Amino acid sequence: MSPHMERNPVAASTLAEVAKLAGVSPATASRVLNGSARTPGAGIAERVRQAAESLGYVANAQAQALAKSSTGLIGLIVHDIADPYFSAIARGVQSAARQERRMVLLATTDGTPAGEKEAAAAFAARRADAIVIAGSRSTRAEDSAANGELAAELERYCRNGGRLGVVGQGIIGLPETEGYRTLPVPNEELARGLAAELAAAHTGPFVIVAGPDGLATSDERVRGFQRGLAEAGREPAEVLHTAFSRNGGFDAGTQLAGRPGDRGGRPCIFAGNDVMAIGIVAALRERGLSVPGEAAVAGFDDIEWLRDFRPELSTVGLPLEEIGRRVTLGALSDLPAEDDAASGITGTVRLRRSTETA
Amino acid sequence: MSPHMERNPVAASTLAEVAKLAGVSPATASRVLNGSARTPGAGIAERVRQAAESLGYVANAQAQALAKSSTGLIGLIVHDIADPYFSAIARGVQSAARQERRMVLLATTDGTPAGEKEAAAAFAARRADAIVIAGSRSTRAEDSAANGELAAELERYCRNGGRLGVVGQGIIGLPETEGYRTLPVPNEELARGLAAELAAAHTGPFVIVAGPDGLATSDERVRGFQRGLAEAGREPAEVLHTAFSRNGGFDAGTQLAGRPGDRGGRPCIFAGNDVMAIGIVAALRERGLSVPGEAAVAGFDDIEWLRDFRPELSTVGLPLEEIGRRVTLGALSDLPAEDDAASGITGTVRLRRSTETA
DNA sequence: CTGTTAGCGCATTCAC
DNA sequence: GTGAATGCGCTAACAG
Repeated sequence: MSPHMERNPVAASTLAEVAKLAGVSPATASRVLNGSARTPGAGIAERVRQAAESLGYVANAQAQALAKSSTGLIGLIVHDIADPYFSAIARGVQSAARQERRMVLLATTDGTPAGEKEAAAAFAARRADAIVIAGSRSTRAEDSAANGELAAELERYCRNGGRLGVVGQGIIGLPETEGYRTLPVPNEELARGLAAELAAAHTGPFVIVAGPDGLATSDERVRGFQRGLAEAGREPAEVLHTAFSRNGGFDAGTQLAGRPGDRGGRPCIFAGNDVMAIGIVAALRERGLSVPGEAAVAGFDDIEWLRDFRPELSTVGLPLEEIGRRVTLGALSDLPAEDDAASGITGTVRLRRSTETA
Repeated sequence: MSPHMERNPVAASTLAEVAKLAGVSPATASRVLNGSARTPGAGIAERVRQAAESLGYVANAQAQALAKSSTGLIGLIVHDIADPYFSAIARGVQSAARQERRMVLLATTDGTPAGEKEAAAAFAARRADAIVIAGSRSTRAEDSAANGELAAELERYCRNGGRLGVVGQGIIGLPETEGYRTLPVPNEELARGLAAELAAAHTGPFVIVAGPDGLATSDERVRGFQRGLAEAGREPAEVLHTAFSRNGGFDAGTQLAGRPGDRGGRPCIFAGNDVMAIGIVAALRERGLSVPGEAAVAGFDDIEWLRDFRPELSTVGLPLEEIGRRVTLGALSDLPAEDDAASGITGTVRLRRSTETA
């Protein structure tokens, strides 16, 4: 320690100091202040408590963690905390963590497996009780090396007793491991259901504005939508790949607006998520095209903040906050994943104004 | 420790194990794996690194923190992480933390000082290097006790060498303390500027839809707006207090829509923040009133996700992400707050469609 | 340049 | 019921 100790001028008081002031042993002080065993002699207990109070004693969680080998930390990995999809999930995670008397450590990754691996390593180093991964997996070839490292990191983490909860798809290359569980999100099924309903009402061509090829969540939704179309006897939709964000949607919307009009009637556009759908609508509107008048647009997620957007967005509702809660509680649970399997996440197709035909 | 140790079946390998495998002392192993001094003998270093690799060694950050008395943790306190205002700030905090090679611990409080006190205590226990408080203060009488406790908690934290950064108003009852700095947000000035511009263009009566009385941020904006009105020679606006949220705005909007119309022309409504403004517009729209046709509405914050909302919202732009970055970096900084003072946060009045007069 | 020693603050065996 | 050791995993002084 430096002779100056500028960053820690007056170290917080310790259990030992409290004990001394109270005239008891550190062990006793520990028992009355934190111990689970019944509080020692009533008089003693009070003395200790008063000593702690007067010294402004704050237990050092780091030291406790070291001694107990349990940190009370939950690591959350998201692509971008400012994205409403992730912040909604984060709220659920936070809520579950609070309920289980733990704190959440936050890491953002820009969506790359390399970033996720880094975050996972940091959480492992901090000995988080559990790690929750909310972001979509990437199956891109260029990410396969990083995916491997991520899987290795997480496998080691689990082998050392760590708990892991993942939203949606499992970690690529990570085998079934003790303490590892996935919370399935029926993206494909729901997209299929959406396609079915849309196909029944729309005659025009379908277009899918998807995220980057290899982004698992996006791919699942695309696949499901195409399947729904096929089952309705429709041709496969054209797929445009762009960023899985509002701006990605905007770019795609601009591109679509610039096309020679009306080859086959009013198009029905399915966006990989709500914020992309918003971007599409904004782009079309800017080019003078109305929704749903000249194009129908549907999204996915049913982001709460978009409720007041007009036209109201047809989408698939996902209980994001609950997803966050469930994946966290599941990871922390000692039960053999029966809970998750029994009652998976369910979503709801919600047709609204943006895809109306009249 | 229980005889089973279910939660930690195979404790992660330790530095000592790595050292033994490499045939060196723990100190040497520490130096090559983490130490800042130049790496020891090239051959030795490689041996250690290989040993670490083969054992899957992951340094225990808790133990490091204990030994170094620095945790690399930054505690962030917000009202609600799913609120776009806070999630935008959180992104900035996260970005700054990453830059400074630290992790962020997240706590949400529902906006009560009691909750903030609890979160602050948890952060203090974890020996976070810095605490960042993003939520608005409450000056309500009923919160004064909790405010006092919060101030006491934070003062002790700072006295023990902790750093504290607060967005907007200072902590009530917390005296100037080493390591404590506030990032001023000119809510009042900006609201005044907004009022000035609005007063120049609107003849109708002004109404302010504010958050709960005693919510500092809301109060500042109301005060500034009223001042701007007064300076323009206008009568004070009527003030409605409601929840500082979309639903609060919706309720107020419903109430306003139900009034006997046109006493003094088209009203101009100033909402305490953007999400309230959205709620107001939604309520008015539901009642068949158009914006800006039958009422002008302005917000505050310029939330990014509302960009595509129509009518485009007049508001005051605040660089939320930068606010998060700045308050974090400031708290971590050793400089005497010159940085903050020199270049405070600046906002921008942005008049858009929702308050157009024609 | 490397090994040895001594804590960091706490929980927890064991004796008393 | 209480106190005295011991160790959690690591870093930082000190010596060699």
